[in-house]
Amino acid sequence: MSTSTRLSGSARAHIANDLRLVCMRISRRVRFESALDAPPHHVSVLAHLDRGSRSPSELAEVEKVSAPSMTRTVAALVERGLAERGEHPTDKRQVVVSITAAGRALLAETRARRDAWLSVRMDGFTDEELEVVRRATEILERVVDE
Amino acid sequence: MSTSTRLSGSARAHIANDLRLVCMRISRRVRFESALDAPPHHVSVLAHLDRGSRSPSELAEVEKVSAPSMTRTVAALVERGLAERGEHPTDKRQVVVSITAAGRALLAETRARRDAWLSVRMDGFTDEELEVVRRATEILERVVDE
DNA sequence: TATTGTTATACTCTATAACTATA
DNA sequence: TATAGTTATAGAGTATAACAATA
Repeated sequence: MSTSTRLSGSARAHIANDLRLVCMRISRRVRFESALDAPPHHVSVLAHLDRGSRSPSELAEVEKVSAPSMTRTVAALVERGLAERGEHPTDKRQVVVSITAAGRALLAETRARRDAWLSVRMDGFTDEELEVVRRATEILERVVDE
Repeated sequence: MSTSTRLSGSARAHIANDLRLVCMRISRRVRFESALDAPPHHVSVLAHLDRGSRSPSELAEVEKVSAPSMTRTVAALVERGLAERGEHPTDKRQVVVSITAAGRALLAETRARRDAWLSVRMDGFTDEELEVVRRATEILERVVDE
């Protein structure tokens, strides 16, 4: 990687293809191995709420589901005590959804289980391999954050 | 990365966590952005059939769904002309499910769309970034192939 | 009697459309 | 009139249990 010429389009496409496949395979395996009593989309919403309170609309937008679906999901989370609903300070139409301590606990447990599978497999990595993976992760985070 | 001491367990766990998250997010985005008129599990079954004919039981086993669910999925694929049902040569209880030309075409189209999304986003990568991602992909392939 | 596959039934998640309340 | 959220209703996917046909 010391030249200034860019890799060809087909070489880049090939790397993209391999990357996509390996990401999908890892994702599938992780979901498989770590099934908990909370469905995936509940955990996903809790993860968003863990970074700060959100309105149902915002959650629906970021999760790419309809508003009624998010209403249902939020209701289920509140029912289980994993989240709570509050009033918006100025706009009475809006609802502010926040994560509870129980929600954070479930999130931690879920993450621990999901991490377990991958961590065990990454335990044999050398520091160099870990560094490559860490840097790749940073790069890919930029891609999905776009 | 020039010392000989291994990174701490928590540092490794943190990298594993970030990696898992970004893989799941990429996987999700790819599926979302490349949504075709065939649901994900249909495409997945077609991908298996593309490697050879299978019985409904075998498909249910490999897809980790119940037999009735696979009956339904196969029925939908046959209905759309993407797969066809045949007789087993010796065992009349069994059904042999095969992919059709239309099924292969849909599979090719789906794969092309999935690649397209990620390829476009990786188009702005420098060669160095691409190399990091390529090496990380190799490492991760070893992980899922275990 | 065991196995392969289907049908019956119910539950969950999702979406669109219609409705309520606030702005 | 527009926006935030809910409720009503319907569609798709899944599972367990019961059944039919074949081995």
